[in-house]
Amino acid sequence: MNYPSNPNPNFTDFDETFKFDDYDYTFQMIMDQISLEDHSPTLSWTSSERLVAAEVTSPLQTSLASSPMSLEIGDKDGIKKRKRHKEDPIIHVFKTKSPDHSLDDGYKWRKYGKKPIRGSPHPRHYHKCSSPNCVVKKKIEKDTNNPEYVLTTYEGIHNHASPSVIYCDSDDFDLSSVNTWSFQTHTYSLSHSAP
DNA sequence: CGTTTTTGACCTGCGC
DNA sequence: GCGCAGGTCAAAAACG
Repeated sequence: MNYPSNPNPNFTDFDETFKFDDYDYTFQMIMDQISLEDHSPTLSWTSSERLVAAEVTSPLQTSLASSPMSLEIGDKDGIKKRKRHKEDPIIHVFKTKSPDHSLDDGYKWRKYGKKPIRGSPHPRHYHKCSSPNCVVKKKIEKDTNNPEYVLTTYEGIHNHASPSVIYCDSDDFDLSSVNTWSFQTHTYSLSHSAP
């Protein structure tokens, strides 16, 4: 997989499929969706789940993320689309090349479990946000196809600011408005491909 | 000594 | 109903 060295990479840099949680993530498909539909970053994949696409850059060579505006349900030939429901968990996936195998996201996490995953030599680690009344969870596991990379799955939205956030250009994660946010030494950016 | 991690047990959903 | 896999709980241990 070729990761963009450009500090503000574009989706066009991706043409890659990888497997995670039994879902195929196809970045070329993201491209298709974005160019065909009013710039809203949507991602479809080959199972009855949903996810989104966005992108991340950081000094740690973080290179991928996701976040939903609308959902693609079903297989490639029978895709149904619906708006994201309020109660749907928001899921972000980051693929990170990091020396300590964790994505430093500025939040404080408490580990609550570890499980071996079928078909993967690497266990999955479960974490909850340490902030009181915040129910955000994250899962961390190594990419089976590329063990030097780590896949971090976030579920939910924090009900509080990151202890380390120093800048964010919007209060929510509406991808039509959020483009970058920063904390500590990291800058994260979501980029949309041009129509 | 308070907080976090570890780890086996338990729970739940799904396919057969 | 049963077994499996993934997710969570919670007591004990480790850590700072």
